[in-house]
Amino acid sequence: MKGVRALKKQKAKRQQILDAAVRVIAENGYYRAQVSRIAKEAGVADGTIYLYFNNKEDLLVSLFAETMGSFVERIKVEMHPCTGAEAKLGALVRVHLGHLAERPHLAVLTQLELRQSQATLRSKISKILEPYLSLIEQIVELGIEEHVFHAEIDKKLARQMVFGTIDQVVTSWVMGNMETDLPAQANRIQRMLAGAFRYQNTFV
Amino acid sequence: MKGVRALKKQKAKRQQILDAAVRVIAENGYYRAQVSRIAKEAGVADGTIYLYFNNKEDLLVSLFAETMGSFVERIKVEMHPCTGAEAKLGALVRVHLGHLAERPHLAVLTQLELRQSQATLRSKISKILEPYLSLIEQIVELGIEEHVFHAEIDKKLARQMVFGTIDQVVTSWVMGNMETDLPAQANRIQRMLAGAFRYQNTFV
Amino acid sequence: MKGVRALKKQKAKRQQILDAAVRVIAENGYYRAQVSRIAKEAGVADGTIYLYFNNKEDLLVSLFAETMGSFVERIKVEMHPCTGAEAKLGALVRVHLGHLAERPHLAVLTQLELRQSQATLRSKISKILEPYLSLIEQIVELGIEEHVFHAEIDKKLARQMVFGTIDQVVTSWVMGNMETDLPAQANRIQRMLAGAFRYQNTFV
Amino acid sequence: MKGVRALKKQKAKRQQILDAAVRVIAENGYYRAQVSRIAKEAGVADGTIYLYFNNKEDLLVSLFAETMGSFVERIKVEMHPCTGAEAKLGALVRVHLGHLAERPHLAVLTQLELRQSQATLRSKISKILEPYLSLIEQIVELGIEEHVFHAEIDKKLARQMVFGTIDQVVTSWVMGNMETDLPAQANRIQRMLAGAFRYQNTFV
DNA sequence: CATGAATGAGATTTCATTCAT
DNA sequence: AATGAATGAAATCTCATTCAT
Repeated sequence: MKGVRALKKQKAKRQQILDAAVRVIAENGYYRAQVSRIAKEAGVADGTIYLYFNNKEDLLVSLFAETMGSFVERIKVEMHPCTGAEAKLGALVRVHLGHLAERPHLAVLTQLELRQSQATLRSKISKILEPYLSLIEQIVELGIEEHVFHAEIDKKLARQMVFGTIDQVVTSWVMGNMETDLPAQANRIQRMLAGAFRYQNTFV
Repeated sequence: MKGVRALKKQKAKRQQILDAAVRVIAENGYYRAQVSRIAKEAGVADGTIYLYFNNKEDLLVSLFAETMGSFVERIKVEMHPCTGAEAKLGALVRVHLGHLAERPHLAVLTQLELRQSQATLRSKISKILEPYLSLIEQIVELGIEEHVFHAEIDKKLARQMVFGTIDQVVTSWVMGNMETDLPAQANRIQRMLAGAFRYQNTFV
Repeated sequence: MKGVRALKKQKAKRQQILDAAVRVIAENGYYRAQVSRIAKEAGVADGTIYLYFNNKEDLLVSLFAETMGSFVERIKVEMHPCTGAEAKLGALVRVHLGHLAERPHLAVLTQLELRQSQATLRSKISKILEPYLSLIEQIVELGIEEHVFHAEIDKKLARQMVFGTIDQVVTSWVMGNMETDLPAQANRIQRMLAGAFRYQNTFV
Repeated sequence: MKGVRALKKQKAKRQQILDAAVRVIAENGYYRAQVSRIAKEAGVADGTIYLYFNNKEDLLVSLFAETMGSFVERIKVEMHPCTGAEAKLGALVRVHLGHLAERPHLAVLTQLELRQSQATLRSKISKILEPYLSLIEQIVELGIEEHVFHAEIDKKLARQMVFGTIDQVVTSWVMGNMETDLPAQANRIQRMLAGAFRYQNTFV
């Protein structure tokens, strides 16, 4: 029978592989990241990877699924005590930037490798991203209920603006070799986004 | 001596290859796009591609450089008659969406394949994108001069918000198989963006 | 000290593995039959197989050796009460077809997998087949002594004809997915074979 | 445009690969024959093989199809001038043995590798073998028409006996390292087979 | 200029076998 | 004696690039 320690060990090995994969894929891109390189980096044999993942694509998808899972979880936790749509939006921006600033490899992954033109991969990735995007939508809805955001805001468009802006800021940061202070931008971004959703005032 | 017709012919062949490359890469992604497939689609021999481009990477980079060139040119032309930063911003959004809506393959390319984690490619692509991004920055500067946008707006951030938002809207459209009316969104986006840059009012 | 029960158990496990191997190899062929699959089918761990057999090849060879052993034994028993070469030949054909008809997996093994071009395997398999072939030769010799078969029959050739014919009939049956009634052919085959060995009469 | 010489060259390369494949597969068996080894033996690069064949299985099947084609052709030619079923049967046996005696590698292939338990391969091989088997059947039918063979002979069984016997004789020869004179057996085999099909006389 | 057959390094994946538990 | 996770060598197949024609 499998003991508790054995189970822990197994879990650890799976995590080792995922960690190594983040690093290697971030450095080389998905296609250029060799499975054998990931194995070496993880300190396991090539074949061991296939005990935990069906194939290379499955490794990438699992990677996203698990990292996004804890990412969304963390945002939810930090958003919870904030009251009001604007404060919640601020928390989301802050955590998003902070989380990736602490994990540069993950940032490369989400900003660059998440974009896959291969149809099968793309649809799987979309599904993983969904919980995060719906989080944004909930904030917008709350803002509308609170009469802080304009009622006729297109929710889907708002979601795209929030995600697109943060995304682009992070991408710039990644491409600029991560030399600036990313979380420091959070406040300004939040204010600009909130401004966008209140834009109608300016037409009065 | 090389006649005019011969020169035209040569140019035509180069363009044929680029056009074929856009299609094939859009359908399969850069790594999965085979040079031989591009050659076939262009109606030339595999080896011919290497008479016009150094290698596959050079083909991709040239593709971006030339398509972005005419893209930026078109935006400049359409922006010129517009007066005021907001109008110019509106023109930029409109042309950006319109241009890609007419060229779905190009959209896939810029939205998905542009994102390369391979360092050498990434820096080359960044350089190509620069003229477009500086166009946005000029609009923001103009807006500030005109006292339409807040003076303390972070120009780089503003640029990232504009690009990021449009980019995300287009990506969603591409990933949703281009079924919605992309240019129809232009107005709403422009208003949201303008709102963001006037955000300070709301703090009064 | 090892008890009787323990010994039985051990024997049982070895037999379990052999039985599983017959099934798995018959379904996939020797090379495509995975050791881990055989282990699973036998209800033992992969490593356990190596406690009973040196390696995969040894497993295959042991399989043949043991199944052929009981096969030859059964033929001898059924042939014993028959008097005369023709009757004995009839018994051999009947038992051969009957035995395999009852054991389709074994039939696949002997008809298809027995044929190995790998030299080391081939010679081992030849040796295992020998007792069966010599059984045929004894019948032919008896027939000649009894003046039922022609004295100048080439014994080796006769042996090849008997074995080759039965073999081909079984192979056809296996390849045709075992849909016909195999033992029903026994009589006709026996008569044709007997006819072949009496062929000289027809030249009179 | 492809010239005659170029075409010839191409054909030659394909044949080189097939010839090398016969040798390598005969020595190692299909599964143990590495594509890279076949390539080296043929004096081409590994990838070149895939310009002429879809995959390893296709190479094996093509091999059988083309060699069996010329084999059947040769038998037909040599059988044609012979009159009477017995003479034709003699020609078939003679050519079959002669052809393989001259091509030991091919003999290994047809006798050993032809037997594949992999279902997809097996059915393809069956189809290739069909013309040869129907040749035998035609002879048996002719013999019955000529009243040389018994009318109630089972044609399918007769076919299996002819093929099985020759097959087993060749297999023995191959396994005995081809040290005996194979074609020398032709006459005796033919007489035994003819005897088998006339077996009814002996019951009068 | 143009061709496209040929190249061969390199990638993913499989699986017989081992060995610490 | 038994386990089964881990190993890593080896195999097939792909495809960017070259070069003789």
